[in-house]
Amino acid sequence: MKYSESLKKNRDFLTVYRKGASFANKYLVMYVRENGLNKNRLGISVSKKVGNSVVRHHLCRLVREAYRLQEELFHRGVDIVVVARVNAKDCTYFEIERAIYHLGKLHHIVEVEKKEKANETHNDCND
RNA sequence: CAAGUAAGGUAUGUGAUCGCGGCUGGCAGAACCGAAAGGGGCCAGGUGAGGAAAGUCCGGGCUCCACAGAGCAGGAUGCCGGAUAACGUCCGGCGGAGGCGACUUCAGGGACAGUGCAACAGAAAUAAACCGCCUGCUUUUGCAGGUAAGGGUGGAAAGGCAGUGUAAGAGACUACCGCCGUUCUGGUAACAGGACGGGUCCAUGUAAACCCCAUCCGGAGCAAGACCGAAUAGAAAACUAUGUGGCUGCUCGUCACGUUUUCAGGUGGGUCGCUUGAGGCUGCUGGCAACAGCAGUCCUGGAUAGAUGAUCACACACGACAUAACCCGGCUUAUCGCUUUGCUUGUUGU
RNA sequence: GGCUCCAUGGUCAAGCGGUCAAGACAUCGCCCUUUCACGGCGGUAACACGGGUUCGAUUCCCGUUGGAGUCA
Repeated sequence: MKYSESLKKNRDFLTVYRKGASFANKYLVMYVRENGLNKNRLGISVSKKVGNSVVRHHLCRLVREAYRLQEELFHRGVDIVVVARVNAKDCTYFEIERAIYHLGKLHHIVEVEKKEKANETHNDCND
């Protein structure tokens, strides 16, 4: 990932939980806090209640992949923590991707025009 | 062909694009982060989870601590022989139980070394006479004695069954079976078979109750441990301003604060431990087998918030259970299916 | 990743292998009260699951499942 690295320390997670803003939908919860750096830091948390190691690891990968492919759309300089909820354990990649985009829109950290433009260019790329 | 039984094998595949962790080679040896150690760039190649990686139930390697030797305590194991680094594992036997059979299954030492427990029911539970049967006395009926064949209770009531015998009975006596002892034969042994003797003589079960006997076990665990080392607590030495603050309003005095170096210490962090090993595969030899020996050949994850994913296409059986965290040998548990071989029983055909 | 421990009504909990598994709070009915509360009487309700040892298991043994604690 070009503009991002992962959030590692428990202290950082706690800071984001305590001082950041949160939005949630059916599958995910997203905490966001500005970090003052020139890059984003992404933390993913999946509770043991969601499933066994295979399920949890798979969800973690789906979230990371969804973020990676939409990385260009996000604003720089925020800490993001994504928490997976129990409902998310049977999700496909596209459901996760849509959920992340939706939450990013709620936080106003996603460039909406760019996304639509990207879709248009994707449609027009045959030219 | 059907039903069964035992032992194994395998664990979606192929292609394209994007992405991740090690490794090797090449190019840079710059920028950047960091006090340092160290990390870090680009390109190419190759590589990257399981049969249970799980549970952590056993055993071992490895590391540190302790240790003259021995014992106690505590724990584990428990038919016999073998395998193994070791084991509670495995293999082959023996005995009991189950199955027509192939085969399965068993914590399978000791109950006269001692102690404990055995509710309820039952006359009686480790100790014997309630009913019954028989004899005598009395003869309304009960009393005294004999008796464990029958009744009922219970998980368990003086070995079973048949006969002799008797007042009624009783291993009191006899045959067969069981049990105990001695002995012979076979077997390394558990044990099996036979012969002779004991009438079974103080009673049952429980040792996954305490216990006895035999064998084994020092403790902790890679967050072990080793090294490098900001910070911060500390020790010593040197230096400087004669500075700041307190005693005190001023002077003197005195106390605290400063900088550098060295030492000690070892936190955040980093490096090692870390993967070539009781290793896999093939063949030969020994062994019924577990396994062992020899020869050839192969190198196959090493992360540190933690790498195998996503999308598209095709195929079919439509994909279960499940993700290494120091490493091995087992056990247990979860699991969609597919498949191989041996054997048993039944039916049909030749 | 290693180690240690626990599981009994809705909740908190006692329980030598043996008769109907104590209690307390909760709630269901009745009584008391003008009514509510307090109080009194009675009821419902449980041994996490699967095997084994034993005549008999909540208890003993083994294995699962779930839940805690601890080591940086």
